Amino acid sequence: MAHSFYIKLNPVAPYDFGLIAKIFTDSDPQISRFENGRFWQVIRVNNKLILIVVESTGTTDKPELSVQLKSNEKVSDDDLELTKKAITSIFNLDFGLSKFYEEVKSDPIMAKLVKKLKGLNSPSTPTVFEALVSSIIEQQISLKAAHSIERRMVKTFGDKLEIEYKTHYAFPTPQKLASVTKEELRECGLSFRKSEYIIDLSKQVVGETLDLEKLKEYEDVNEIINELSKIRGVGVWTAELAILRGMHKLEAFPADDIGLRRAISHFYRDDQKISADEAREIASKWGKWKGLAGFYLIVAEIMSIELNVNKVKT
DNA sequence: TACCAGGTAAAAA
DNA sequence: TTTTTACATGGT
Repeated sequence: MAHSFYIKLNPVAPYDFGLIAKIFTDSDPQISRFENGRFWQVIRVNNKLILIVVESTGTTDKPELSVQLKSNEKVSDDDLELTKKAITSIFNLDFGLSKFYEEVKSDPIMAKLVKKLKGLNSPSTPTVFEALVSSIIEQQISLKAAHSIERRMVKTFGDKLEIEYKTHYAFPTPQKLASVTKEELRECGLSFRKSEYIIDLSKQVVGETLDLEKLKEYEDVNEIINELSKIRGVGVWTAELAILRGMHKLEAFPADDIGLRRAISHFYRDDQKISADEAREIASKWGKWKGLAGFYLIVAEIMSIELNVNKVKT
C-alpha cells in the first residue's frame, strides 16, 4: 500500500515549469519523464525511495508547483522537509532569473533570446555524484549514444521502486557502483576505461576519501575544477559539466564543449565554427552566469528558435 | 562503410 | 616533454 502526500512549492518568478520540463520529454518513462504536463522521477531521501510527480498550477509570473509524493515506506516530517529541499534544488526554484536577465541586457542577441525563453531555468541532478557519472558517460560520444548507455546502467544497477503497478528506477548509489565489476558495466555499453573511472570514483565516495557535496561550498569555481580533476577520468570538461549540472554554479563555462560551441556559433557567427577562445570572448558579455547563458543557447537551438537579430561581425 | 559525436589517460615518440 | 592512440554506441 503506497503512502501519498501533496505539497505546493513557489518558485521565484519568472519561472516556466513547462519549458524546463521539456528537456526531459524524451527520457525513459521508468527513469524520468515529462508527459501531459507532469514530470516524474524517483529521488532518494534519507535512504528512502520517493516518487515525485510535479505539475505547474501557476503561471510564469505567478509560478506554483503542485507535487505528489508516493512511497512504499513511511514518510516522516523530516523526510518531507528534505524532499521539498531536493525538489527545490533539482528545479532551481530559488534562483530568481531576473538578475540574470538584467546582466545580459547589454548583449542584443542574448537579450532577445531571454525574452523568448522567459522563465527557463537550469535543472540539476539530485547529487554531484550523479552529475559526475553522467558527464563521464557523455565524454566523447554523442548525447544520444550516452543517454542510451546511461539508461541501461540505471535500469541494471539503480534501485527499483514498484508503485501502483509501475516500475521506476532511481540513479544507482555510489555503494552499488563501487561493488560492480568493469565487465558488468561494459555490458551496459560503457568502455572498460569509463567503467574503471566510475568504479574508482564510487569507491572513493563510499570510502569517504572524497566528499563531492562539500565541494559545493567552495567560492571559487576554478578551485572546484582543480579538485575534481584529481579524480581519474575527470578532466576540465567533465568537471565543468558536473559543476553546472550538479552544483548550480552557473558561472562555469565549458568552452571546450563542442555542443555549446555549435550553439554559440549558430546565434553569433552564422554557424561558422569557433574556437574555445572565441567562445570565451563572446561569453565574456554574460558576466556571472555564462553557463546559464550557454544553456539558453543550447535549448534555443534544440527548439529551433530563430532571433532575426543582426549578427555581430568579427 | 566510414566517420563523427558535448574527452581522457596511457602509450609511443 | 610532446604527440598519438584506443575507446564505447548511435546517427548519417
